[in-house]
Amino acid sequence: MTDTPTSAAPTDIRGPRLHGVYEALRAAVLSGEIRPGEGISETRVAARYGVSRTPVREAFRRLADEGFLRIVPQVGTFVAPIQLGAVSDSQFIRETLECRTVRLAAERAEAADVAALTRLLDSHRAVMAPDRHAEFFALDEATHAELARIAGRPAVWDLLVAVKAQLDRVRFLSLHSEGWAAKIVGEHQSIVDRVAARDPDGAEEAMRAHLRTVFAAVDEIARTNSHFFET
Amino acid sequence: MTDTPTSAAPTDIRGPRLHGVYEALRAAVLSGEIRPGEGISETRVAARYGVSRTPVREAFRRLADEGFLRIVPQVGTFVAPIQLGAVSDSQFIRETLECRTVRLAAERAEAADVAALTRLLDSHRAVMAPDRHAEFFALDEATHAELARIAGRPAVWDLLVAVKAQLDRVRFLSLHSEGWAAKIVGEHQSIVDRVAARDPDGAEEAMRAHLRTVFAAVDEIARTNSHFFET
DNA sequence: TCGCGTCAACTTGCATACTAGTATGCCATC
DNA sequence: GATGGCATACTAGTATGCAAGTTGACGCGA
Repeated sequence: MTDTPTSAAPTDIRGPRLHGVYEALRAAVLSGEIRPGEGISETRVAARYGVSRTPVREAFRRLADEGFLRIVPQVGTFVAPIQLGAVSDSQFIRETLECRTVRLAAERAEAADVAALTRLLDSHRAVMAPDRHAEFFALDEATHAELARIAGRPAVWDLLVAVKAQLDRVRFLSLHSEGWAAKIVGEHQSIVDRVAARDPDGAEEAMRAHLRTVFAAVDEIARTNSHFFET
Repeated sequence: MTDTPTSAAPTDIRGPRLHGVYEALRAAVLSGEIRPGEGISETRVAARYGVSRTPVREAFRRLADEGFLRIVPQVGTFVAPIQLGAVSDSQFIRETLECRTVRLAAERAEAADVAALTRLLDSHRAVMAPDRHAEFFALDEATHAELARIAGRPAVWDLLVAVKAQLDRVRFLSLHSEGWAAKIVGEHQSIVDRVAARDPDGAEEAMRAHLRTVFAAVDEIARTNSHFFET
């Protein structure tokens, strides 16, 4: 009680109830199952998941901090509208940080790192079918995470995961067209090629082009779903 | 912008009990009043502030999410050690984002913006006395926030406020030497000069030099207080 | 003296009861 | 019929009691 907290236990091994409710709600908001503006209530959610209000409250608070919910005291809790300003800021922050980390990755990559990236690309190509969308998404993320790891800055990707949240809400509004997967994988290939060639300038440029592709898609989806948004 | 220099939470108009406990604990941890490794308990804190465990719990959870506390179920809650890795990552993220925003600021600054920066510098010079440390600190933050605003990316500073948290804990471990304030203001002056001259390259270089000064001080404090840290 | 088992005193996680404030719909009144 | 006021049914904020788990000290036995 008085001295060091024994060991470096991860911060987040709380009870399974809280975790379950949090994950379920986060997925529901992210996937659009619960739509922006819709009201939810601690009592109803607690009843639905068969738990008490306490873990639900903590999940609500956390989701509110992440920008997914908006808690209005004595009134209710609502799914936050997607804020276009936040989307733009997310894009700016992501581009700034990932262009820098991919430069570092290109400078520091060793043979094993390039091999790992190549493996990820192969796996990515294997799940390009439309019915494996979730796997494709996960491998997309994994590739970016691996680049951050190679750069020696894995925490940067951890931060980006949080920052990207509003971006991902937009993504889920619409699945992408037929050639989308191939385009993404092709751009990833370009990035990996430049990293493998120890070419920081080229790697940064490839990353920037890749992100601009992603951002353009986000903007297009935003335009066609403006009712979910808030300036 | 006249709001508290900390806490970038968007919509957070919760009850005063939670807010009060949260602010008090955050200040206590940041200032080192409660030291890393020290154990606190919901019950004791609740009794001390005359509230029930519920608002204390929520404050604890929030502080744990920010990296200030470490909650170990069924064991206790402890002030998290300052993680050197997190400090390094904070520095990397801060340098990357602020160098980019200051470039933008230099490209976009108008006369009124330069005037605002100059006013901040004047105020800053007025509080260089050692007994006005808190005001000096606040104006330091305000200057960086203003640069982000001029760049059109105020949200970037909001993010940095959260990211910087671990850095600020280090800062509070030790007040700085006599010439410190003058050095900081001088470096701010250089940045503002380059922004006023619409010189993005010069502004970025001045910002980089400034941050390196700050980071070197952090590293030095870290070395002389290693018992509070964790690799 | 050292080792081990037991237990008491703590901790947080969860459930539930109560408080206070707000939105809403019904009803009486004009 | 339109309108204003009030009762009611919600909401989140808070307090508190109970459960499950860990820690560490104490005492017993070898």
